[in-house]
Amino acid sequence: MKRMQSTADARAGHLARCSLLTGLADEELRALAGVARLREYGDGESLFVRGGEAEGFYVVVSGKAKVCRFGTDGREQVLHVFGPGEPCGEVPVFQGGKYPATAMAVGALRALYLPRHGFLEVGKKRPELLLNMLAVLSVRLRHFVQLVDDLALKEVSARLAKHLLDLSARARGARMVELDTTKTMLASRLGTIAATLSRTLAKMQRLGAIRTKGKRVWITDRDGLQALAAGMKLDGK
Amino acid sequence: MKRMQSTADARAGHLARCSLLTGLADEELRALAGVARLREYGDGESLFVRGGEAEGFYVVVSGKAKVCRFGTDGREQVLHVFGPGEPCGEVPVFQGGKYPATAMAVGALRALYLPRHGFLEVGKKRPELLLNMLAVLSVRLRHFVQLVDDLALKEVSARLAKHLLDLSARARGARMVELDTTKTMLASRLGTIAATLSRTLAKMQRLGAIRTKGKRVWITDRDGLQALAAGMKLDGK
DNA sequence: ACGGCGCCTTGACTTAGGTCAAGGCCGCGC
DNA sequence: GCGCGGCCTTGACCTAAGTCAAGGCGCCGT
Repeated sequence: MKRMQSTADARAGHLARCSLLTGLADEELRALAGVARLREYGDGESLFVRGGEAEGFYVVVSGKAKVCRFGTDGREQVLHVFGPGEPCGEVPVFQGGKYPATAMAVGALRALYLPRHGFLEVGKKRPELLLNMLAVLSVRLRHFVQLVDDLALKEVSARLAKHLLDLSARARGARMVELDTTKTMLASRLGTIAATLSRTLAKMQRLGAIRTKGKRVWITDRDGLQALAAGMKLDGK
Repeated sequence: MKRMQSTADARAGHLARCSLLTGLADEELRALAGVARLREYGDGESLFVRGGEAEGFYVVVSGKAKVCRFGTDGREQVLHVFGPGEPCGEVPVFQGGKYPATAMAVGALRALYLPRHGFLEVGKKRPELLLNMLAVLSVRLRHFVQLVDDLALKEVSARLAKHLLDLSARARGARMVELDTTKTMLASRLGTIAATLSRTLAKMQRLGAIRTKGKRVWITDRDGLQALAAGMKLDGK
């Protein structure tokens, strides 16, 4: 990790682009920017590790960060992937204690580090900031409810189908989507491993629901995918 | 569900016992109590259902509430069990929209319903309240990280062992613990089903780690349980 | 005391999905 | 161009855990 030179103005600019901080006056933004620190990470470097003492949280400026846990056998479960503008590692800010999971850079990453104290100071003066943060945590909770639901009650094919539809929706319904990460990592996001993911993609292709070429996936039967996402088995119920 | 007669004073009393609201002045407590409504539920009745529009959240007064999701096949995954003093269903308050899961009474239950608007009013005046809520959500998030970790990376025996140790720890390290729910429900809390839970308990007993009789479990080999919780297999690695 | 109903236990069977290992593909540096 | 390393794919195999179904055990009410 590299501590970067950066002006307070540049930092305030980054913060202004972050939905967490909408509604703040320039003055407060400047105050936060004053205590924030810009940091740079290379691929695979960790921002923080599970169990580490937390004195603040991060806001991604550019690149991507994944947050994950590891099993005793080394298997990995990705909990989140955060992009620019998203905060990360905020849990211990409000509850004290340690980071519950590990965060790592996926490719090159720049992030602002916000010390807890500075944030809470501003928060006490401006409840809007706290409400924004509550909204962020609420989204996070929804996300986890979904994840738990998927892991406990759905099979891999359903999770994958949903993920593909999701990617497509985010690309305004495009018929072709591009996997945004390596397949190995996508697998651990979906709570499985690369081999299984590969087989599932192959089966979907045999079924005629998709066509794949490298990281590209063409959705050839949207309804079929939707049925899979809803729980239909790959061999037709 | 029954709408109960209750005095504002009684409601304020219930609220005062709730850690979410510590640090509030009498005046604000009274304000919240003024808009709160006491409700009663019988076993299995739902406080809210997944997808329902949310206009507020609940605080358990007495009894227990479980929050869960259901798979297409009817299988159930319990996300939380809340007891007296704990808030429940707060996610949509800060982010709008619908309840992400369903909440049901486990046995007889009394709960206070707090309309979102009243809560936010007080929150804007008293940021402490929002900070308390942030702490609550943070605990919730930690809990989910743990749950996801367990479901994705641990086996049933590890989850069960951990749960037993947890019960024991909560009873100040007691050697004998009493399962606080039906085994069927414990199973779905642990992300499995009654049959598997039963078999796993039997195996642990054969191993000599525990002894069971009905809802009671004696921990006869704490280290063994700890090893299981840490990932050791039931047949000794 | 007895019948009935929930819940729990157990057995036999099935299956999703993980493990291991052997290639194949592709991009990159030399 | 060639070789090397990462990733992906595929096959053969194994195992944890779910399904289905048949009792057993308690507990509760009449």
